[in-house]
Amino acid sequence: MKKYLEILKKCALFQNIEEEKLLTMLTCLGAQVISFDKKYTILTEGKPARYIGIVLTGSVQIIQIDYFGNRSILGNVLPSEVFNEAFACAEVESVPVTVIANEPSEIMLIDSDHILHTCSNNCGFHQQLIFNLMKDLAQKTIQFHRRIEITSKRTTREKLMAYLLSEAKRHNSAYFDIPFDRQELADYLEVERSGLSAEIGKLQKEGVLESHRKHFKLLQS
Amino acid sequence: MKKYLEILKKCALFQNIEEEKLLTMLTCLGAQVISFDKKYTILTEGKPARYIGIVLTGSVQIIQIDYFGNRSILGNVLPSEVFNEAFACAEVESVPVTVIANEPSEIMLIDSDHILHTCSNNCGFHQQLIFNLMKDLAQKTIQFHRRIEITSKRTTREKLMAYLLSEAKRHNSAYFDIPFDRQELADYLEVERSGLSAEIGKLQKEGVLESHRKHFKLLQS
DNA sequence: AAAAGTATGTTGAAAATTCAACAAACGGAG
DNA sequence: CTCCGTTTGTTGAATTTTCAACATACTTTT
Repeated sequence: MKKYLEILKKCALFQNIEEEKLLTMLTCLGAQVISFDKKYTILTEGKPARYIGIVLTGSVQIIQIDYFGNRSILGNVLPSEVFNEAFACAEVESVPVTVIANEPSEIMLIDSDHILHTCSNNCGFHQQLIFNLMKDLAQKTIQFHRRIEITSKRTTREKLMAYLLSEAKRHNSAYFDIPFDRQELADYLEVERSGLSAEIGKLQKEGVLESHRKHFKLLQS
Repeated sequence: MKKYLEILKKCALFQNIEEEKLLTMLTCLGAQVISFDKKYTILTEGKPARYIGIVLTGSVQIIQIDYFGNRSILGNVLPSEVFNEAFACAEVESVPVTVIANEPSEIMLIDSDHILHTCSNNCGFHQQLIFNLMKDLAQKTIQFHRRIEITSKRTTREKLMAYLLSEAKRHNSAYFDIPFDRQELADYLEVERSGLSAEIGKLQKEGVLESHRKHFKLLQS
């Protein structure tokens, strides 16, 4: 567990918890670490939502596949970030999403029971953990608002530009890589891949941006 | 305050808090009740996110208006339900949404500072309040997932049917009222009003549903 | 009860997206 | 380096949405 300490210290769930206590706490919580190969499924839609996940290395993708097989990508989770916490905390019967490893990844899983129901009065850090979980969930809600701001646009071009501008702002640079290939970006923006490619082509011709695969550069005009 | 007790007991924030303590607690939290006329603005986009709101009577709508003036409706909040908790808990500089009264409404506002920073160790109910807030935020995240499941559909018809089916499921009846007029439903589903009206007309002709204004009935086929 | 204002339905033309199919570019394995 | 599978770009036709404009239905006000 020790080797993940640096990552875990950055995790929103463990803010304001002393480093020495962290390892004890993880044992108390029954945290386990599992490795997944690229494209392997970490959590399957329809299964009980028992575990809170933390990405230690690699990255994972949250996807939703509807009745007709259409994929929506809800997000990308990077090291030290948390996933499935909402479903685990709400104690829903089954998760409505699938989580897959984007690349070879190490994932920490914590049984939400141990956070929500056990010894919540005994251990002082449990209170801090709950507080952190609340903060994290508030942050997640805000992320969803951002995504809705993007996907509520009506045209492919507007969605793409809203996404790229928000990424540029987030990276604090007009020059950044996105975590999606074209098909994935289309499934994130809720548009057609071919139409998306065409739109990126047009914007390049118009001198609005430069792009090569996952790399983008916004040009001021 | 007493006259709102029945509503407040149903509020997710106050679960597992004894009725007698609730009134004391509200005083301690500095809760205030304000009345708003129909269409009045309760919270304005861009302002600091200081207050957590609870609808006591009436109902409010959460809306987002983009640069070009396009409105998205993010949701409808009914008595005993909470709003703005995510922005208040995340302590963002400014809220990205506007909240307006749908009808004459009484709203309880609680300064989030009093929940997040004051006396969080002294008073035992504070811990319960934080726990409830966490549960509520988890629930909110799930609500967003549902909305994305609906708006990620590509055609007006699919969005409409996904919405109506989820409403029927929620009401446990094929027979229900929606909280939106046509324009509002269009802004919730992220489609054109005229196209939405046309689609509702078609579905009626096909015998899939019956509708008059806010009333809908799904017919099995 | 009439008038005024708002909401809903309807239409056709313009614009945009979707779909299917293929070619070109890329990246990894051997 | 070459081969092979995958990703990306491109195209044109079919479908769907958007937009503007107007008629009708419904509500509220006077």
